[in-house]
Amino acid sequence: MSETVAKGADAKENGAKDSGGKDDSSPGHIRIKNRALILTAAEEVFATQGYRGATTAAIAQKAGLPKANVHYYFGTKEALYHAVLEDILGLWLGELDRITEDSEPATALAAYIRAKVRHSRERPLASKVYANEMIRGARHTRDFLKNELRNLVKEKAKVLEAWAKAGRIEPVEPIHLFSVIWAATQHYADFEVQVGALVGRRQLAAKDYDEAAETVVRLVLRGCGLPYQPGIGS
Amino acid sequence: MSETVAKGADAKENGAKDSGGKDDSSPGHIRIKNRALILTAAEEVFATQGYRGATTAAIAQKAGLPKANVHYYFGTKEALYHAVLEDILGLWLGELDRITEDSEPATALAAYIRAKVRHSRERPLASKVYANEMIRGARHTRDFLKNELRNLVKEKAKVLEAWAKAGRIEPVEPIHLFSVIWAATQHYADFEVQVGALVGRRQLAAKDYDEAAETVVRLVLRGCGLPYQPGIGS
DNA sequence: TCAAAACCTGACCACTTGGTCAAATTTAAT
DNA sequence: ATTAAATTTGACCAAGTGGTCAGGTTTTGA
Repeated sequence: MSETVAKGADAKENGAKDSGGKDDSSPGHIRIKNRALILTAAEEVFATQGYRGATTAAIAQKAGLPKANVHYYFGTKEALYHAVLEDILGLWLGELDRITEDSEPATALAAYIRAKVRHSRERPLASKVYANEMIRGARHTRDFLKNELRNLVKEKAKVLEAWAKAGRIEPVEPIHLFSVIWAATQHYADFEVQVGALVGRRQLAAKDYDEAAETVVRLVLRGCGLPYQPGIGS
Repeated sequence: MSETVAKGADAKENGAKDSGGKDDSSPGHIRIKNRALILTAAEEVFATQGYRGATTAAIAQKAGLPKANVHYYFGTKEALYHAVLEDILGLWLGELDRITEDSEPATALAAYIRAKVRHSRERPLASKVYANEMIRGARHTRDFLKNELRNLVKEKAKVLEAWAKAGRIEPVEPIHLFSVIWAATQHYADFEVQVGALVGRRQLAAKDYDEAAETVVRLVLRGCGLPYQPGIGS
């Protein structure tokens, strides 16, 4: 935000997730590698310690770099947090593509739910950072919620209404349907320890996620007046 | 935990919620009043700032007391956090009483869900503190999860199985059914701002909570193979 | 009335935290 | 080879942070 931030922390974008594999010589490869290292470490520390509990020192240590290096690339802790969130918001919107007017309601909804559960299993830290951000009032995410997310939901609401008008599902309140789906699926990331305690395992097993997905798919399909059969949409 | 904690912070229990109304003269009324003040303030600060982000100074200010006073009554920040959680865990277990073998499945489940939604509306801060605690790994709540909560769920699982055996509902995975119910209902407290952004209101209205409850009740009842009609269990 | 117990609180402290910076080292491009 | 740009990092700092404590005031019970 101020001009004191990161001497050269712009341009070139980072791409973040994949480390490509090849170029260890192209210009900017150091920046890309280190930013990715820091972002990964930051996601974990923010997820498990909360925003305020995450220290730049802890992030630096987890990334295997000196603290000053973290500030070199991201300037402030807040900017780093922002970058982590940015990464996560991308994931958020992706999977909704399956819900289109001409797809089969039951399989589209089931596939979406399964994708969300898989996501909870594979990237629980991302889900936790996001949950934390919401709980604390979405101070860094207001715009995303009011624009991107809201518009996307409005769009998908139209799909649900079209389905309903065509008699392909019973009418449902779209916002609440999505809320329930998100809540239920993300629960298996955010409340992992609670579910773990209930099933009597420290870590959830593949079986648990499968059963979770089945249960959610069943409730949602039936809730929309659709027939449910195990495994649909997988 | 250590012996340095709160010089006289034991005995007499606090009762917390109600301020009775009458006795401004009975012994210990100061302790009761101030502990309640601090607990309320602490719940809000822990909910909105997270554990680490909550400062004893902020809690003291919100309670209208000097910081040293907070330490006088609760010793350490951790002990205070513990006390706040204790208060909240009580709420957690209460409402499940409705689920008994000889109650009517549809109305019992519906009433439970409605109670949870009401709870999300009336005490969102409690829900947020709890969610935060889960996300961060339930370090202060492990025992509760593995004992009280797990046993209660096991008990209620038997009820669901009995219902199923008697043909009163379709068989369901109890842990996942409860997980979905909890996730969906608490979502309206924890992710309040997200739902708010989607419905286009800063604060959720009565209508929103009602629709939310209807939606969840509908999905859950149908998911259990039960007929749903608006307003059931309210 | 009076002493013991409970309560109050400003001042203080050791430690942590995010952030800075200047001096080095490495990389990139000519 | 040379030099400008990018990167690295130990040392440092000001602003908090949780927690303590001594010396006070108020409540309580006999």
